[in-house]
Amino acid sequence: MSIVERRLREKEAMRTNILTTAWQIVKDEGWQSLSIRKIADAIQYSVPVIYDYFENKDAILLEFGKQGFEQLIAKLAAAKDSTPDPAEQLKAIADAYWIFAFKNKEFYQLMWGMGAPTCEMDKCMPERSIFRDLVMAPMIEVINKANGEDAETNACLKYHTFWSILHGLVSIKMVAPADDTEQLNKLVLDDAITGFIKNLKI
Amino acid sequence: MSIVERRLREKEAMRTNILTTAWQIVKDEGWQSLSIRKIADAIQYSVPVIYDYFENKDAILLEFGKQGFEQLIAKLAAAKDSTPDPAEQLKAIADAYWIFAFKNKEFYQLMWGMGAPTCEMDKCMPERSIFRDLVMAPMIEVINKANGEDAETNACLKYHTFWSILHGLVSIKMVAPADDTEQLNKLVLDDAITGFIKNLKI
DNA sequence: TACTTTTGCTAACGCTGTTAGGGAAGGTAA
DNA sequence: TTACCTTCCCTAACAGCGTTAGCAAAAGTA
Repeated sequence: MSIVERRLREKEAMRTNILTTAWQIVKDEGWQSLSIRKIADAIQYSVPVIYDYFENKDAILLEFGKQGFEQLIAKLAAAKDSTPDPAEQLKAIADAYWIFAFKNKEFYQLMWGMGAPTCEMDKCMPERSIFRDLVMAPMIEVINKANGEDAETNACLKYHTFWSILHGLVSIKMVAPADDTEQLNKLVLDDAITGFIKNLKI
Repeated sequence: MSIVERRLREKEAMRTNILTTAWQIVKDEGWQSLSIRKIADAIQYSVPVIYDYFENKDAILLEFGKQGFEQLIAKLAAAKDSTPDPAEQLKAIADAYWIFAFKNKEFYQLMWGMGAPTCEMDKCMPERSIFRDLVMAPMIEVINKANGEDAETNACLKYHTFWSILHGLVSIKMVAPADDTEQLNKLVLDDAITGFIKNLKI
């Protein structure tokens, strides 16, 4: 049955060909100008061929979204594992998030609906609990170390604040990037997060 | 010359007719499905007529953007004026921002590029200094009251944090609205902002 | 009444996502 | 080798989008 194997291999190759070609277009020209026809043109096939491998354009975007979330979560998890101290873990996660966002602008914009593409990213978002587990545990620990009581309710509030500081800072820098130096922006993140962590301990 | 007056009046009437019709479409179906043809259809004129009143579709979006920013700034300024205490001013501004965002989802999404529309909102954003002045002054006061020194550099950092908390919380709730009650979300904002203000005073 | 401006239309161009239908090629069985 | 069937991949179209050229009718002016 080596002939069906070859076929499967070719199908898989075409799929990744479509994806890498699409990715190249996005990196060169942005999400806005990614079109089925452009992909077809670049891979030197006619348009309907794309639809043999993806149900529609959204399916392609969702595929990228999935990849983006996977990579982000991997980075965050690695950052968390880089230190045993819970406060340092939170700082490390924040830094990793920041770095990911600007090293992978295209991913970030797609994942949070900031670029052009109109597509319900919910469909490729990982379980909310994954993000929760990453941040919630060290946060509870920090709070508990400070006042020795059960801190879950408080941590639930702080959890949202943590992500909003991160996402908010990134968003603002992405929308209006020009006015400050790279240096200053990193300072803002550091200040905000260390301020946040300090506040947890009170 | 009452005849040219009537003409000016009619031109103005048509312009607002286009805008209110477009706004209705947006409220009913979202930014995604606002199209020149749909507007033309609704006002019962042919498509090119729209272009006698607006240079292109972006010009219509920019008009809405301008309106949105004006309304937002008015709300924030009113909130600031509602109390003389600088710490309370910050809290009031944050609350007003929050309320505006969810009472005017369409505006907010357009202004910060969260909906579909692809259009450079920079072109209708007010001077950055307007936002700065609203928040920076009370912030410096709060910091100064606490430690009596010059606080401008510090306030510059905190300024970004303030907006990122706000924008971040709003964004996250808009992307993933369903999982918590209205009540809890307001709690998160309160906690984050009071935590932030408390941190200023240290 | 004759001329000019304004108004608003039809029809098109080039782009988008998506799909129907057919021809050619590849693989299978007699 | 011939007959058949599946798979592949194309052309051509549909319906929608923003935008514009060009023309006919209406409105205003002399």
